[in-house]
Amino acid sequence: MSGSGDGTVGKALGVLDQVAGFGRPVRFSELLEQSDLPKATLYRLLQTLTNQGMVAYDPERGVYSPGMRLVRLAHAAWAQSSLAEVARPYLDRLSREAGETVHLAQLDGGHVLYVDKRNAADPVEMYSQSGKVGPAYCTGVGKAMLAHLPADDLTRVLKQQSFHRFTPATLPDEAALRAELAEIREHGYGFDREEHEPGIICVAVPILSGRGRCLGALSVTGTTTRTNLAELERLVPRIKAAAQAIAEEAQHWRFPDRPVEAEEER
Amino acid sequence: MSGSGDGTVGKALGVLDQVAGFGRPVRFSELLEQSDLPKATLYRLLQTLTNQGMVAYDPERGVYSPGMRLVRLAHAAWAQSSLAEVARPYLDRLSREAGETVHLAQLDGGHVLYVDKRNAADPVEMYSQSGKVGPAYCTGVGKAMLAHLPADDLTRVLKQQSFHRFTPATLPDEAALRAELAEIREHGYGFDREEHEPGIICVAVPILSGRGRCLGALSVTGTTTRTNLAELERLVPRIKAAAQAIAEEAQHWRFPDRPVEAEEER
DNA sequence: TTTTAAGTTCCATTATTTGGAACTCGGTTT
DNA sequence: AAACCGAGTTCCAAATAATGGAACTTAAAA
Repeated sequence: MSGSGDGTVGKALGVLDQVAGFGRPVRFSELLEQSDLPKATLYRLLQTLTNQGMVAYDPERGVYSPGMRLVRLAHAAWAQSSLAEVARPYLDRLSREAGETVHLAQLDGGHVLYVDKRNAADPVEMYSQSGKVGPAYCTGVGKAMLAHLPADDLTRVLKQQSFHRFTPATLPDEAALRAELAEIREHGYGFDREEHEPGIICVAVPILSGRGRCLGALSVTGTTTRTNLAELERLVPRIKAAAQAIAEEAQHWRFPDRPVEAEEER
Repeated sequence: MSGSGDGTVGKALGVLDQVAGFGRPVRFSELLEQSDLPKATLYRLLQTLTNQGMVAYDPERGVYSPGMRLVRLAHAAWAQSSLAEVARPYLDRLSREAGETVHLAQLDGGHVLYVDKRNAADPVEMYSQSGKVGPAYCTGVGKAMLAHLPADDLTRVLKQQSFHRFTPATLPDEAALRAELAEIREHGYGFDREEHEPGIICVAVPILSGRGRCLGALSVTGTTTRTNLAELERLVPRIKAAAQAIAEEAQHWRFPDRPVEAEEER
């Protein structure tokens, strides 16, 4: 499990993940039976998290849920650490040009985290759309990012992949994935050939910093009924251009120098 | 400071706040001089947070920023713990009926956290944005929520208010605020009379659970050029109805029973 | 080359976390 | 009524992890 091994803080964050993972308010006892922490320990961790605002406790029902402090913190994360802010105009343009759904993703642990999205039609809801996670080993953006990870990071991350076979096309194991990654590295882009969802294909390009570090990935997604791989491939130069522009700008978007906070408040 | 006193976890989360608070990628030394933690301690906490994905470290520039794991967690928080999911249709309707900006907020620590928002047809630039925090003592939603807090919680929260005077109308101190809160409690709704931003007024209503616990608040906001308090007040019955409906539904929206996770992944 | 600042590691001391067990509190059964 | 039960909460001595002063390593500046 991810959150074990960094002492108390790691354990606490593990509990936080657990609470968030339930997808609904959860009882102490439910957490307890799913956890290997002893009762008292789990209890105290939850107390700490609660009065830190990282989880919310509903005394009327006796249930825990992820706390609002997370939303505040994530706002900061989204606004600055993610590429979202920088990438926004490029996503807009790319989705207009391509007429298809565009994703911006980054790695979070071993998983793909969708940071922003342009739906062909409807507009974005910040925390309902972005913030979602998906598997890395069977999505276009996931593979594009894995392909450009340093060898030792990659090995670590591959350990976390489940290789669940969503579709017949899903890559079945680490060996197959490594082969595909080599190919992606060579071409500078990769496909999702209905590996995650039947009928859904995409082409993805990594966003690489000047020194070759992988910052994220861009993809254009379509359905097999409406398009095909060859057609998506034709978009690669545009996507690459966008990726490079984003990387470039992210590089220069250092320190806006004034800490922004126009308004006093705390 | 908020995050001191819950042992190591509290300290770690304090550091996290600090990193997020900078609003830009930040150097170790910057954090160090602003913190009262010793160098080694701060260093280790950052390491822990980093390999937990709560902060991201950019080795190329040697800076820390809030991590993507927060976005993932916040997604969960927003989707379940907040009232946002339940309230969405009511916000939609309210904003359509009122033709003005509508806010949904909850308390986060001593501050107002804007959880969702509907812009007026003709949006006015203002401070709020979902995910953002604002002061509690001088906003409509803030005061509505404070008014319905248990006495001891209120006392604790009032300690955290800065009473910075944003405008001439800002309530200057705890006494004035307490008086106003009593009034809000009596009427069941309250105003923001340009107390936070000049020209911006609003009427706000608390969202109260069956047992009277305050879950959040709703507000309708306008500008002095376009509307006035009396006109906003006329909306109170509708807002109250929405608030009550939301509270009701939040109550019944227990356990969707199937943990949702349609897709295997972890 | 020397100096200085930033970041990183070490390790004995110290303080915190740990977790088994005992306790409390509603509610249910005998 | 008394006994029982399960969920949640508290206790405290033992075990463990956090602490922080100081020394070390780079990398850049003088």
